[in-house]
Amino acid sequence: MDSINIKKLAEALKLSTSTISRAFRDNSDISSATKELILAKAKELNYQPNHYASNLREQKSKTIAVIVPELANNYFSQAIHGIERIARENGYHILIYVTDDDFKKEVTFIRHLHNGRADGIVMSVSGEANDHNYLNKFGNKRLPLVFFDRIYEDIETPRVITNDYNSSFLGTEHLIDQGCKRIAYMVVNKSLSIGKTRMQGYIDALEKHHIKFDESLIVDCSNSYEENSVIIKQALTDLKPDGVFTSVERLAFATYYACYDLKISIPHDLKVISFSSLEIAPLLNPSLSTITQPAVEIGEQAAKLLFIILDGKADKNHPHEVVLQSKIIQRNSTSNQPK
Amino acid sequence: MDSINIKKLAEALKLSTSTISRAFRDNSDISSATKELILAKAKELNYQPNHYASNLREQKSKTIAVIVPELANNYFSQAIHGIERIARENGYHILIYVTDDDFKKEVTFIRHLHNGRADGIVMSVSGEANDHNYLNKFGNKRLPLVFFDRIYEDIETPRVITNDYNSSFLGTEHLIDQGCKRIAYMVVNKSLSIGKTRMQGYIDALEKHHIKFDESLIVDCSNSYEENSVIIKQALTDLKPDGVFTSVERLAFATYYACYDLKISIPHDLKVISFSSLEIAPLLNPSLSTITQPAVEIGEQAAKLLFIILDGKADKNHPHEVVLQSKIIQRNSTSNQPK
DNA sequence: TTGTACGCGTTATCAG
DNA sequence: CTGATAACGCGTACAA
Repeated sequence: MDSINIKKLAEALKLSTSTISRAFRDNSDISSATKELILAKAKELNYQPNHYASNLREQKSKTIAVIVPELANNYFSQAIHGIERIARENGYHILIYVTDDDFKKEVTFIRHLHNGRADGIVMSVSGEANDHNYLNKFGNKRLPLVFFDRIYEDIETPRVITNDYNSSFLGTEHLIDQGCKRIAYMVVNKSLSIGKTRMQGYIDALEKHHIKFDESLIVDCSNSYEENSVIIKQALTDLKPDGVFTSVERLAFATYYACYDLKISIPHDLKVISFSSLEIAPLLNPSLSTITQPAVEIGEQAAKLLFIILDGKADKNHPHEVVLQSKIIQRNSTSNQPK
Repeated sequence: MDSINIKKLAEALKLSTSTISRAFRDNSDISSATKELILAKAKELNYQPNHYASNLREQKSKTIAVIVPELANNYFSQAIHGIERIARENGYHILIYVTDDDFKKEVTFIRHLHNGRADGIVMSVSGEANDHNYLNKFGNKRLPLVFFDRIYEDIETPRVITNDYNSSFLGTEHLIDQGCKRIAYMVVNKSLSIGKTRMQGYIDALEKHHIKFDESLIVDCSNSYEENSVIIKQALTDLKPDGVFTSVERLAFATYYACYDLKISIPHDLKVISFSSLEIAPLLNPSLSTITQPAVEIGEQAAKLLFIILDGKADKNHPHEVVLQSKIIQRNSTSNQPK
């Protein structure tokens, strides 16, 4: 038998297991001499307190779960990075779950996580169109949960969002300022809370500038690359917009591809602006005007909010909302200067 | 007391805990009637076997750890996605650790993981220049480990890599075919195994075409965006290359930015090709020629390799190497047609 | 088919 | 300051 545990270490040192245990915990009384002795021997024998035993004992896992709709999106990668950093600073580890925008997976993940595997959850949701009530079924056993970016408005839990309404209002206004009259709005799922908020900013900006809102200019896209390609080409051909506002970066890319194919010139024939955290937006052809969310910071804030709950400094049902500011960055895709 | 456990569920059903336990395991004998009864009640009371208790008992965590140098890189995001998918199919969860290319963090993560928290590790390494022997210090207690992409050649463990030598040979040859005579090679860390392999392909391609290898054309970059900007501008100005081969996409972006600033026209004055898994490479200005690795598949293969070990179908020290093929995709950044 | 009892590796409590 | 002991929640021999 080659595995090491507290008992064997105790035997090796002629000490009790309690003493060993104490050497690894900061709070307990122990002479610094024996402590060093123990830690030295532990290192030699490659001993570490077993995580599962400790956590069974302490009823906590020092782990937080992160659930995101997708990974192939700069925004979520950056957000996860932020979460990871804060988690590590707090001695926590992170489990990653990708729903691929599948609500059923989300429910499965969340349910599963309630077996003690994680102490809390940071999530960007995938199923606004569905019944979120599953989150309330856990009663007061529900794990601490923090939403970021994509949230369920009807679930009371802390959240980190950006000023989406205002951003899309300003983004739309920017297109109008650049001379656009027919602005299409591309969205993946109208019913997503984030889709709705962003859309409202678009609608209100149109109204302010006395442009009649035309529902047909709302283009509802899917999650499939191929489908979107078809949908967008169709929309550009049929609707003949002179401006496009896309609610996620993926749709801006699809619009670019469509324009290449259809020989539509950006920004001459069509101006494009998008929500996007893409760091290389300036390198696109043409460079893409963006509304950029502070993705890393959003992740950090979400993690911090979760730790406030985990540290018992706030009730987990107490709604707490952090609103961060996005930046609108004008680039060539919305320029009205001849190039 | 509101928490549910096996004992309370047993009481509620007037059954023993072992019977409950059996209902949740496929192998044990139990009448399907009682099993259904138990599962129904469990659902009602929101009971799930505690993960930590189970795993303490069974001495395994059903968790694999994924260690990557960075997250803000399409390649790693995609690879993680692949790993996640395979893990989920096998009923495993994944823990994510980001080293930020810091070798010390890598060592800390690996050490820590040997406390039972994970059953295996999938890693792309961060410290080729350092002493990797720490991986051998665990003796036969070392966790099953699979490298992907960035590996330590001196550590015997399964690995998934791409045909880097050949790819960079072909990439370099492509630049030569397009008329380049002075090809700079940009690398983040010369000593990284992956950097060395890729560099050798570059060198051999030059030789084949009777171009003298000039060491000063090897540009050693850093991980800092600002530093790279300076280094690359300097290199472009001093060395006046007519072609650039970058070993990671980040450096291609930096080169693009530098060229914008220096008014160097790509591809007219300078042709650029890069290793990159960026899906929107065609959208860049100009579209970027790439050597694209099958990132998702690499992740999947790495995970599969790990599961082969975890399932006991292979000895963990048995070296097993999977080599996947990258694709070289020519776009405008290496075009020699007048645009 | 079901129940009893022990142990997985820790840590908190209490006694010394 | 250190040691003995019980308990965390579960799964499996073994017994019934």
